[in-house]
Amino acid sequence: MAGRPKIFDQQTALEKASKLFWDKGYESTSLDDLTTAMGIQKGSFYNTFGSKKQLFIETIKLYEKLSFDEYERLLEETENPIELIKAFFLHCADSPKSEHLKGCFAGNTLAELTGIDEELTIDAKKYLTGLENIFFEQISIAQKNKTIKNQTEPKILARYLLNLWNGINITRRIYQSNEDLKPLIEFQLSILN
Amino acid sequence: MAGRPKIFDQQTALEKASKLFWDKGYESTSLDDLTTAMGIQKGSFYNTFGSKKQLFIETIKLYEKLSFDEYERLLEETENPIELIKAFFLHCADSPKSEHLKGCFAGNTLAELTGIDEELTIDAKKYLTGLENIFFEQISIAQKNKTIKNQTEPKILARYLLNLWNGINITRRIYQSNEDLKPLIEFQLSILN
DNA sequence: TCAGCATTTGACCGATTGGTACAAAATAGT
DNA sequence: ACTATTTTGTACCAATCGGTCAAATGCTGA
Repeated sequence: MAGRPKIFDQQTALEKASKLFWDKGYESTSLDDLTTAMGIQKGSFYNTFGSKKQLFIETIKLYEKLSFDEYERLLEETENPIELIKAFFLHCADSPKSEHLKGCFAGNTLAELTGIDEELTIDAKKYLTGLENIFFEQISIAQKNKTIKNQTEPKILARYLLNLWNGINITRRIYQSNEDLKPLIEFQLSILN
Repeated sequence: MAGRPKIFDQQTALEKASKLFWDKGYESTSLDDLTTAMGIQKGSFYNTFGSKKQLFIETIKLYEKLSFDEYERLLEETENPIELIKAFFLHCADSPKSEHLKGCFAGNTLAELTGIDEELTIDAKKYLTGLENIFFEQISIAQKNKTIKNQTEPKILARYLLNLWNGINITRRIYQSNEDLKPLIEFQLSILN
């Protein structure tokens, strides 16, 4: 029963890996990159995480969990969810350059790995449809609340916001200044009014 | 004083390479993949194209040229450019699955290589800002023509369409059916009316 | 105290990566 | 026919890729 204890924190190592994959994508991140960033050796790596592929899947799931936990926390705090959604997008315009370059982990994964490795894109799709679902629910409520006037089907509006998210994470790689991004996002959000 | 003649057509080989890079991205496409698809040997490859990186840049430039030539041809044919832009986007909804999986070569490149190799993203950015410029010019004309009512600054509308393009090429990897894509695109385009 | 066991370490693996070297081959001009 | 010039095919390269393995290590329960 119970042998040598783990010398590293599994969760912390996973977070390090997640950040690296988010920054560099799947193919451009080598095992050397990973083990260095995670501060562990190859043996521990494979003993704990199985393979590069498995680890990648775990990192996307972590990204999903962290993001959605945060959304839920914020949704509970605010009494006007539509304002929260607007703030979520407008926040992009104020982000530092490093955030623009990273984009969305899930979107990046779809762009890089669709048609290359379907397994690795499954959770990326789950993340984005999950995000769409959050939009859908909040829009549905807000339409009944009359906190928004636009009575377009919430399904369409939610998908519109998903598409805004997917787009802005490419567009922000071209245009990184607040002056460029803010008017675009404000215009896109004005449709919700 | 010309020596041995080239046994392959350089342009055709470049087109083959372009398709492969578009399908698989930069990192996932190996030299073996390339030379096989192009039907040439390594010697010819390096003699003609210099390096994988140089070839990639050439393929993006080719993608840009082919696309823009096509746009210009269509723009000359039609007398209602706004309808052309709408058709351009609505065409996405009808595309076969393979098109959905490929997305936009330039967008893919930004998603994969921003922060990894800036050199390789330069022409991808040029393509997308070029596309935005086409939108800008046609919208400006259409506003004066009154073929569109919306009098929002053409700069904003053009960027909105660029963002639609960037977004739809991620979104279509999640939703591939016409029933999913068409209502979204129609809704997004209704803003131009 | 020590058997039992999971973890760590780092050497090692074959395969593949992008790229080079060079001799053979094929042309054009003299 | 010969030379200069270019392309072609292939053997070869070091480096890196993701992954394996066995011995050393450090803990727990008996």
